[in-house]
Amino acid sequence: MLKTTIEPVIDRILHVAIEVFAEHGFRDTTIREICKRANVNVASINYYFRSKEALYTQALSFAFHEANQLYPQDSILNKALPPEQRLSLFIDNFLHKLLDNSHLGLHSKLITREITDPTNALNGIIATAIAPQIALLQEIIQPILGNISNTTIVHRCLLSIFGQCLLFKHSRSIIDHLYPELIADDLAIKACAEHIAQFSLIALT
Amino acid sequence: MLKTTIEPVIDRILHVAIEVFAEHGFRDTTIREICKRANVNVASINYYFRSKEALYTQALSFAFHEANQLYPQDSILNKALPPEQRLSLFIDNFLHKLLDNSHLGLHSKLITREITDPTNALNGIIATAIAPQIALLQEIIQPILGNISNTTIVHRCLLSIFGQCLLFKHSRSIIDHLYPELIADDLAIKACAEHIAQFSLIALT
DNA sequence: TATAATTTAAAACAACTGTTTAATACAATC
DNA sequence: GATTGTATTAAACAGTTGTTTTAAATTATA
Repeated sequence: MLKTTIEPVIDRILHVAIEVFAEHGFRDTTIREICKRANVNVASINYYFRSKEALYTQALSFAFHEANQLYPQDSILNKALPPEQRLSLFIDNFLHKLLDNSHLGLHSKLITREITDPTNALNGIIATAIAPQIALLQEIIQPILGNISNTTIVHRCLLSIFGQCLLFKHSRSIIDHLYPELIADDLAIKACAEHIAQFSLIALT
Repeated sequence: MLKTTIEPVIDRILHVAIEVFAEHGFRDTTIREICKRANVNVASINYYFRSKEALYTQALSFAFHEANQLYPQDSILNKALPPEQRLSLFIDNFLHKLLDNSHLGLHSKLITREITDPTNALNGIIATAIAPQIALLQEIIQPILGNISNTTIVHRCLLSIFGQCLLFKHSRSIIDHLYPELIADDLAIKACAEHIAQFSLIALT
């Protein structure tokens, strides 16, 4: 039979799975839809992956692996830079990751779904993907806050920044509806990141 | 047959529907689950409401009606108050609405689901429930911003505030996991609202 | 090439979905 | 009390779901 690509079957299934799971969520995704798009038989899912749930978990880690490669955070990790600049870089990187329109955008959509409507995979996601990002931002804003000891305040400030960024993902349907021009292109997104950085920086100091 | 309440059947179905739709979302909710909890026959849904979708739409507006009664915004609407105070009141009211643990909490869960995973009902929701709230907040922060003419900046500031609030709802799974004490009780929520108000107020002026 | 292991395929399975039917029970009206 | 309209029920319907089976095709190994 004619295959559209020479990509190995397992990889093809994983890529398609990310796509479909991101579009419809775990529960509303049918393995038949995945198989149709991947051009494989329904039985392949249970043959190569144990079950639909196992495929989902593997698709998640696969997506993470891809995202980390395509959106490196090298400059952000550079402790020699002033924290204000690192904050700007972090927000810009984070926002672009969230609003990516390419295949990578599916990755963040996948996580967002997992956050708002958790499955058994959530704990793993928090440990491997979310907690490290929070820790990184905390490391950045700590010196800006003047190394205060009250961790609760630090946490609230962390969430203030993450909240401003994540809104664009979680409430995208509303923004697309009411203010579509705000995230129309790369430049607009960059301006939003700039705004969040300034907004937060003023409040933090 | 013994009925647990004297509540009319239609109201009973609507209340249960809000509950179940909030828990599982529209697509993952089965009418059999609703009927079991409401103690009615499966056919009742299609008898009283035209379809599952019609029930969902009606459940949404029913929930809104309830929420508006239980969380009045009278003081916030008072234009005689200084905008800074109105901002604090708005955020406190909004956050408590979002994090309500009682039956009302289901109402916001229902909207949150609709936002992150829209159905055909979304446009109606935006028009009747979301847009008015955004307009109200805009009216409040406009004088704080000094009546600037650049609407894009105003919009970004609006989203900065909404983002900080909505994170507690959208990413509750993570907060419950990492910082459960932040929203442990009413007092903690009030402190969070206070933080968001202060954080935003500093940045706006 | 013969044999074994792996991969693909179509079909069936059993459970569940929203919806409809057709019969019964109930209530109100005359 | 008979008749009408409403309410409730159990059962069936047609479609979809994740998963399994059984057999055929392909590939690797000897």
